[in-house]
Amino acid sequence: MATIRDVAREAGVSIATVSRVYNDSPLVSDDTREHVRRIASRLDYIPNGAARSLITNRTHAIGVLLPDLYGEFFSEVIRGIDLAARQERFQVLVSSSHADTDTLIAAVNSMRGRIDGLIAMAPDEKTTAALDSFIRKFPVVLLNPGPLRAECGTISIANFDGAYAMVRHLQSFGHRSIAIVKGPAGNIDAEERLRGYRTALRDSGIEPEPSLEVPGDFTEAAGYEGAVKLLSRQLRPTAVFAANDYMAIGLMSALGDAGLRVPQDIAVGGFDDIAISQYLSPPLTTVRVDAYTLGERAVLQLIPFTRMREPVLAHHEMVPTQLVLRRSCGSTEPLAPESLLRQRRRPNAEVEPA
Amino acid sequence: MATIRDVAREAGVSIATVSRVYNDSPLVSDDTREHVRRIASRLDYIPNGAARSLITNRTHAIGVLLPDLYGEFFSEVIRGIDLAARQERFQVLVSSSHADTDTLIAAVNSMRGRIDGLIAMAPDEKTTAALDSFIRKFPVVLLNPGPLRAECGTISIANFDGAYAMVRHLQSFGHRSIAIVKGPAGNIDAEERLRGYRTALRDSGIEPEPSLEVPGDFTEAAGYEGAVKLLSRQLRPTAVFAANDYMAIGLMSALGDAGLRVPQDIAVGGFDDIAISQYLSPPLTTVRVDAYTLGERAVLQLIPFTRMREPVLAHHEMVPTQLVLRRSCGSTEPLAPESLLRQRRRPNAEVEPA
DNA sequence: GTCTGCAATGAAAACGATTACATCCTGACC
DNA sequence: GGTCAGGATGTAATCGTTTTCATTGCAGAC
Repeated sequence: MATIRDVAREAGVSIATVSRVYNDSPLVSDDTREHVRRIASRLDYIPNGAARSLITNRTHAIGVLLPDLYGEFFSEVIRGIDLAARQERFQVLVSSSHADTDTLIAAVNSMRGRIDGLIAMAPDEKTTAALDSFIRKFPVVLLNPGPLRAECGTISIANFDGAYAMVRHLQSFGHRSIAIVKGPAGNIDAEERLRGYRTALRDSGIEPEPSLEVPGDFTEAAGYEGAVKLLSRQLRPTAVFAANDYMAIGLMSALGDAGLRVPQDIAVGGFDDIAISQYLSPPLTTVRVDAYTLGERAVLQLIPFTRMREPVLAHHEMVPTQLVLRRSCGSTEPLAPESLLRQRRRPNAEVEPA
Repeated sequence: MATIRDVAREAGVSIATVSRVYNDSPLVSDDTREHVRRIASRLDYIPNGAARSLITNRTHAIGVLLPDLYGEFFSEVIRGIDLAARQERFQVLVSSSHADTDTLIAAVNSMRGRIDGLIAMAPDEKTTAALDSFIRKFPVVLLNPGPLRAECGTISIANFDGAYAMVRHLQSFGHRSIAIVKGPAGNIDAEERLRGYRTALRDSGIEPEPSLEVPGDFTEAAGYEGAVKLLSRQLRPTAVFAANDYMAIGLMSALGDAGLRVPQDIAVGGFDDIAISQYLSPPLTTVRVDAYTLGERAVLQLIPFTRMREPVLAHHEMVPTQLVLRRSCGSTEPLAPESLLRQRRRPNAEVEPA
C-alpha cells in the first residue's frame, strides 16, 4: 500500500501538500493539485483511514444498532440509513439481533471509538435505560422510542395517527361497533395504536368498550383467537381493527372459518402494510409504515451533531403513516395499481429476491 | 476520553504494560493485570481503535456489499453475517443498494483501508469483472456468483438442486407435461433453475419442450402472462414450475381467472419460499432458500484469510435448498405447523415488524 | 558471592495521516 | 530599491496504540 510519503516523494512535494490536496485545502495551486492527484492515482494511493481518524478524532462512520427485526421493516430501515449516509460520505457499521440488554451494551462498547454517532432502536424501556449514559455524552438518535423523555434525538412512527385514521375510516362506512385486537402489552407500537383507536372512538362520541378490546401479541395465531373471542359475544362488532397485519391475517382466516364474509359481514383493518397484505383475499386495508424514511431522517438528524461530537439535542420527529385502502374495509374506490406504488419504494429493485 | 497513558499513569505502570494487559500477553503478572483492569474500568477506558489499526494494520472489520435486494432475503443474509462476525469479534460495515457498477466501485474504494475482508454479492458479470482487480489482492468472498471461475471464495445457493427436486417432486404425482415460467435472461439464479428443470426432465427420459418454457422476469405480472400463454396451447400442461414465488402468485391468479383449480386441474410450484407463500390459497409448494446460512458461511470462509491479508483461495461452497411441500402441488401429506418452522429461523423475533 | 536465566517491566520507535507555524517567493506599492 | 502582503509550500509535533529491545530484579547454580 502506498502511503502519503510515497506520493510526496514521487511528486516532489512535501507530505503536507499531498495532505492538503486530499482535504480540498485552497492553499494548493491548481498545477500542484493536478500533479499530485495524477501521481497518487498512478500509485493507487488511498489515504489511510486509521491514521486519519487518529489525528482528526473523527471516523466518518455511524453505528446502527437494531434488535432482531422482521425482514421487510429491517431492510427498509437499513436502506434508508445507507443511502442517506452515503450521501454524506459516512460509512455504516451495523449490529443487529440484540435480544437482550447485555448483548446490546456489548455491541455499543465494541463500536466505541469507531463511530461518530449512533442510531439505535430501543424496543423497550430496559434497553433505552441501558443506553442512557451513552446518550448523555455522544450523538445518538433513537428510532421509535417509547415515552419521549429521552434526552436525545428521536424519530418515531406515527402509530397513533395511523390507528386514528384507520378507525375514522371504518366509521366513514357507518361502523359504530369497532373492535380491536391489541398488540403485546408493553410494546410501544402496540400502545400507541391502542391509544389512537380509543381516541378516535371518543372523538366521535363513543366510549371505548373494554369487551371490544381483545388481547393479542402480533402473531397470526393471536389474530385467530381474537376473532373467536369477538364472535362469542352476543352482539358481534361490525368491524375489527387488528393492531398489525399478521393478526389481521389470522383474524380473517377465523372469520372465514366461521362462515363470515369480509367486508360484507364484517370489515377488517390492519397495520404495517406488509408485502402479503395486498395479496390476501380480500386485499387488506391497512396502514403503511415508511421504514425507509425512518432510517433516512435518523441519519439527517444525526450527522450535524457528529461534527461537534456532542450529544444530539432533544428533538422529536415523527414519520407519518399512510392509510392504504383496499377491499377488506368495504372500500370500493378504484385503486391505483398496487404494483406501481410498490415499485416507487424500491427504485433499483432489479435483483431477484433469492 | 481516557487514553492508555492516563491508565498507565493512574496505575503507576508503563503504557507498554497496559497495552499488554489488553492484548492478553502472558508477560504480565496476575497482580498487575488485575490492578490495571480495575483502574481502566474506573476511568472508563476503551482502547482507541484507530490507533490500534494504524499500528497493527488490521481493522477487525469486514465489508458487506449488496445490490438492492428485496427485504426478506437481504435481512436474513445480513443477520447471518452479523451474528457470525460478532462471534469472531469483527465489525460489519455495510453498503447496499448498488444499482450500477460505478456506485459499487465507489463503495469498494470508500471501504479500502477500513476493512480486513469483503463479502460482496455481484449480481451479474459486469460487477464481478469490476471487482476483479480487488479480488486478486484482497480477501473477498462472493455471494452467489455466476460461472464459478472467480479466483476467490464463493458461496452459492443450490438453485440447480432446488429446481431439480421440485420437478422430480411434481413428477412423483404423475405429471409428465411440466411447464416452466423462466426468470430473466442473464440472471444467474434464473439460469440455474432452468438448468435444473431441464436436467430433471431429461433424467426421467423426457426431452424438454421449448413451447413449455415461457419467458418471465420474476414479477407477478410475468407469471400471469406466462399462464395465459401456456393455457393457449391446445394441450395444456398438467403442472407449472414458476422460477420464483412472485411469478407463481401471478400464475395462480391467472389460473383462477381461467376457472382452473390448483392443484386438481393444474399443479403449481414456486421458488424462494417468500413469507407470502404459506398464506396463498392453496399454500404454495416451493423451494426454501436459506439466506441466513449464506451469510454465515461467507463470514466463516472469509475470516481466516483476513488474518493473512491475502486473497481467499478459490473455494466454492454451496448452500442447500429445501423443498417445502404445500398444497399447490397436490401434496396431501400432513404438514408440520408452518408457524413453528418459521419460528426456528428467527429465534429472537420478539419485536414487532413495524 | 558471582553469574545465568528468566519473568516482569519500561523506553522509545514506529504506524500514516493533519495542521500550526515557519519559510520562501512573487509582485505591488511607495 | 526596499518593504510588505499574502499565496504556496515545507517542517515538525501530534494523535494513541503496538512492539522491539533494553533493563531490572530475583531465584537458583556454581
